[in-house]
Amino acid sequence: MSLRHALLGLLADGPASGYDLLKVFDRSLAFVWPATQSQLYGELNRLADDGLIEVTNEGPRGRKDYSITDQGRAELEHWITDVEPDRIRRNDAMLRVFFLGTVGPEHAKAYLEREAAVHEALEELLGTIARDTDWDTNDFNRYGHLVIESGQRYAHAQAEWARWAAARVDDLDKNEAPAPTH
Amino acid sequence: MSLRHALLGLLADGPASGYDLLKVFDRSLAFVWPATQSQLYGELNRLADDGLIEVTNEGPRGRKDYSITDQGRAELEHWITDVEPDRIRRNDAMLRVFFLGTVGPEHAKAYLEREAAVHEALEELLGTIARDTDWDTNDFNRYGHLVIESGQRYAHAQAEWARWAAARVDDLDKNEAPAPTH
DNA sequence: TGCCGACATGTCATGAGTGACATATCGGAG
DNA sequence: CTCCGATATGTCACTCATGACATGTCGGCA
Repeated sequence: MSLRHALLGLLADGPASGYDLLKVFDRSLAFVWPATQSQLYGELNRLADDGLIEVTNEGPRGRKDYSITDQGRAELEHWITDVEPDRIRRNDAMLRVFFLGTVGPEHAKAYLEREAAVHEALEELLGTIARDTDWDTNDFNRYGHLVIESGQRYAHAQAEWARWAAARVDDLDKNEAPAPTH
Repeated sequence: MSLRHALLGLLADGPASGYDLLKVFDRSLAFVWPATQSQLYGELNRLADDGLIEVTNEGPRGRKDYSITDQGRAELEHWITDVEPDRIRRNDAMLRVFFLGTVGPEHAKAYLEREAAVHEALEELLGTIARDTDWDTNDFNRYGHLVIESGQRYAHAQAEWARWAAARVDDLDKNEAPAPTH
């Protein structure tokens, strides 16, 4: 049910159409909660049916501007303060790490070094975004800046871990077949 | 399609029944790729239909021991080395951060401090697991140890970030209504 | 004035994930 | 010998997510 609240959160800043929301979404929330266009439009209709948002203006090309209702604002605040966040973190890349023993130490090292590179690139990308954006325009941006900072720290930690883990593979390998020294 | 490969990965270590796999799953892979019992049993049947695993023994209570086939092993290795991992990270807790402006600085700080506490507890839990487990029994455990280490670093980084972010809320608040000094 | 890119909303089929429910048997403690 | 907890597998209804496809309009530039 998070997409629902993501849309409420965006509309809390002011009225917008599905098309507007989709664009904002892809540049911000999609990093932590991706959604497709079809999902977004469907959810907007459901939110309107439930009275959490309403159409306050209609423009050309069937454009509908949605505004959050009092009920919607109440639901948003309830969700933020009272609902315990879902802690589930699916991580396709980390799942593979469990099975690196099946592909041999060379492939294992290569895999981990690639992970390091990917996260170093991500850290860099987020750093660029952090520098090139004016964050002090509204609350959404001010708090969005905190999210970007979290992403940078995450990327940095993952990259460091992957470098460390790649180095550990050699140790694991040696212990498996103990050195004949002595 | 990751559950599929998660099961292949577990079976690469040796034959097991769905029931066995479910228990191992909940204590290890579920941290990065949760799955329900119904999903797991369904996927095992599909894997057998596709020839990636096969029933090699039947025991009491309808127990079926599955073994990975050569085809299954090939598919597992292909997935690890050739398939680019999905980088999608849904994060319910971080999504809320974008909208903390709507609940006011007091609630925002409380939210971030709670996040810090949750991640400190997680770091501690993972530390306990790391210490109390004998990791050097097989490849699955040896690499699983690396995953745990990653989790600890993640939890630590998140906790530090949340403490820092909670402190930043005061700054955001002050900038919004600039101090009347001078 | 004719065309094209951006605007704008929607449907549909498919698959993945969730949680409750159904069902049956084995083995050991009392 | 009886009961119960653990073993063991499965179905079902429902929701969420994905990606492709469908459809139409507005506005400005050439």
